Amino acid sequence: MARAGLTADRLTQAAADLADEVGFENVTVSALARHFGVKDASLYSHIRNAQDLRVRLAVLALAELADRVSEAIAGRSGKDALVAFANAYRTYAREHPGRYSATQMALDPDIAADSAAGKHSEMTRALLRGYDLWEPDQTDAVRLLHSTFHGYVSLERSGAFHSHPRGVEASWLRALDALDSLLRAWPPG
Amino acid sequence: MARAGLTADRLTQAAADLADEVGFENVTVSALARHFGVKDASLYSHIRNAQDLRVRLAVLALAELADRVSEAIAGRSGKDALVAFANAYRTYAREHPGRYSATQMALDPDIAADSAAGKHSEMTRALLRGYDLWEPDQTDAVRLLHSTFHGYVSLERSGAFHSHPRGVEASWLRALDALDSLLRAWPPG
DNA sequence: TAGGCTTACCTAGAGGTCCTAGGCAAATCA
DNA sequence: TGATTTGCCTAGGACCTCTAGGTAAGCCTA
Repeated sequence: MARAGLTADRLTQAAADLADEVGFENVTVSALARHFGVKDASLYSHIRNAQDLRVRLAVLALAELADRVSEAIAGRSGKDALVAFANAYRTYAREHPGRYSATQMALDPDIAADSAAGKHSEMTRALLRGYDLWEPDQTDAVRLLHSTFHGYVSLERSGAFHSHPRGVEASWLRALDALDSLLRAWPPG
Repeated sequence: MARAGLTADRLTQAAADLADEVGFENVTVSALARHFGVKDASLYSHIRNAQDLRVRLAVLALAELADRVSEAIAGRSGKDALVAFANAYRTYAREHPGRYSATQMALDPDIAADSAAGKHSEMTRALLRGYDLWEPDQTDAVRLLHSTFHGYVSLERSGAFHSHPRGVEASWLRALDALDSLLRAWPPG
């Protein structure tokens, strides 16, 4: 019998694609095994368990997202960078709903440290260099921006904005305007 | 054999408590049946299926959260109301993590309309009466506030803020300052 | 190129969750 | 008190997770 040539990385990649197709919560070991035409038990040579698979998926997605954002803000600053960052973030979430869900998993602190999670706040911090903010305001602003981006795409996806006719796209652009003006006039402590 | 006296409402209440204990994703029909000392199959006289149970839980949590917020902002306006709203929201999410997770489910539009989901944006809109905002800025601001609140508690819970020593509480208060000043100086379209 | 070693994938099977069909008995009502 | 409703039951199928132990494919070395 020919071998399927499984590796942890190939499984993680396939799981990511599967997540985007059927939703993160529907990524199962069985479904993944079916995709490769092997038995469920065969996967357990490559991954520890189902949770391990999901964590690998989360780490993959965090790295991909960090790359996208990093590319988007390269060579930009100020509002230009803010908009590029935010759009890259939102676009990734829309194009890869399953992968994006994965990024919201609570990871073990040491796994999170190894992953690209840290790179995200670094990049947000880099973004803020175009504004006149210093610690601890900078950290507060990083948290506020991150929260708003995540909250927006999360609520947009859950349908929370569909109850009102105002276009979600237009609201998003105005939100970015608002954040830009907030960063330029950050209230004194 | 004495009956357990199950009803859809009692099941939903118990499911909500269970969610807060073990996490929303671990609320299963089996676990709920165990809690009442009955067989799994018995629950299907009261709920259609597992998904139906989760939707009921979401509707319950949305209503509870709306009540909390509504009580918090009663008789307040401006920044006072903003802070009360935000703290009620965050406190509910921290005290009832499982219930809060439930509120983030994507609901059918008609179920969402029946539920307290609409009350949330109404309340946010009421909040904004203390500021000088008119349509469509008002809707944009409602979405921004909602996003930020949700994003903040969501990220706080996933541990995304733990990598930095700056206190999460202090950042939160500063975020509210920032939002207040943003609403008072909303950039013109 | 034949032997041995590593390892990819297998079968078998236990335990859990979801859900349906059909049955009995408790509660309620006439 | 007899009839109806309904709450909870048993039985069982489908799917998912994961372990133990086995077979054979592919690689390394002599």
